[in-house]
Amino acid sequence: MSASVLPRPETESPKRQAVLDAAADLFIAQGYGAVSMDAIARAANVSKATLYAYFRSKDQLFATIITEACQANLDWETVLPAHGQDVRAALTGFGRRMLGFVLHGRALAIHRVVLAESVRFPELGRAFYDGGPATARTLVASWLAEQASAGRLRIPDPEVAAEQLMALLRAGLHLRALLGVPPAPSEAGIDAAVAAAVATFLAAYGDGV
Amino acid sequence: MSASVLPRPETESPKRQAVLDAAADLFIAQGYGAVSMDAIARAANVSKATLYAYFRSKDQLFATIITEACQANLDWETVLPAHGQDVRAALTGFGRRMLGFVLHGRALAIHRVVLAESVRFPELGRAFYDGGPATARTLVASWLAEQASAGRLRIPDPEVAAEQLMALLRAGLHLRALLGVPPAPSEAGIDAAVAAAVATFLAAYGDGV
DNA sequence: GTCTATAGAAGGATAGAC
DNA sequence: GTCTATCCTTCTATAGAC
Repeated sequence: MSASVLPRPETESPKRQAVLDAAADLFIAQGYGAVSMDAIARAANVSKATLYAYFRSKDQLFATIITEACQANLDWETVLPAHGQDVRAALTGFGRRMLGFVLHGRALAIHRVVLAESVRFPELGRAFYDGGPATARTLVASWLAEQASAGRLRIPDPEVAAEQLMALLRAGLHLRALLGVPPAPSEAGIDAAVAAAVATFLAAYGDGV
Repeated sequence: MSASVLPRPETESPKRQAVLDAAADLFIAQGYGAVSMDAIARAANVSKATLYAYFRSKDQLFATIITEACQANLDWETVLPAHGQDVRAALTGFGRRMLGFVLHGRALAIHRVVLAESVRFPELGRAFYDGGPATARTLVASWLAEQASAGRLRIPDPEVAAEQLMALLRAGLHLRALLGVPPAPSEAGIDAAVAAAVATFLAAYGDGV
């Protein structure tokens, strides 16, 4: 359909991939404004002309990189609570995996960059939200609904409960990590935060466990 | 004490104030990278030389502006729950006031800018956290402790409970607003979010209300 | 496709007159 | 203190050779 002048994205070009990799690392680590096309070309070991042969502009390269980074963020299925388990244990496992993901360096960096540029690139806010929090909420909500059907939880509104569960898990830890306010999150800190969040969630939604 | 070459910050200079005002609006709205010293000078109706007479560099001007914006953020005392009130009503009022603040345009913009630049300017992350979330948490925690002493709530750890209360209030609304994902927060949406948060909080920490 | 070289604009910061 | 004018660097993007 599209007779674009640019090479097809599907084409496996090593140079193109090198540009994507280098640009992703730089943009995610330093943001849009702090990274120049020179720096990207240098890091990818190509000339700027080659870079511009594959990508129309800095804006387009940035949007491409970040949009993809938002989608390839995580396989949420592996993070979700298990099914045949004690509810508290299942929630605790989910909480640990979720925090282990959202508190790690690259996820934090993507989060920062998307927030920073969501005004100038509104589609990035959308891509991040849909590929991350929204997907997670939907999956968690349906898991909670199952548990409610099985009589193990009392959940009036699974979407709201899912949002609240994830909010409780993030609580203060996530913001501090995003801002770089010490102490850096540790395994022990994560476990404590998860335990507190799960305790509160079950006190509100548990079926008298 | 300081025999600085720069004019004293305390000195009431109209030009200096004009620069501060213009720079604050621009930096907060567009971030560090998207704003040039030319643009600031133009918006403040001064020359660049004057601008540099008051501020050593773009970095210093930016840090000054954002640090101050973080401190002058809010008078939390007026947002805190009232004392002689029904607990649910007090929490609901607090929730509405808190969300009314953190969801409004300027607060969101500051939040975005600080997150974006907290890597390059770590002191900003600290200033924001201390002047905002940390202060709020401490005040809320002491209010919760009072209520617990009065037998109206059961709070094992007031700091944790305060963090959880604020997390429940923000839940999904805050992130969506930061990312610019529609729908924009409305009065009705805020009220619903507050009601859901307070219900969950009281289910977990209430004394059988 | 890929490079070197460069155009053309904009950026941060300063010199020197008043 | 304040301005105009300018320096030097860096930036995005492209032209032209191979």
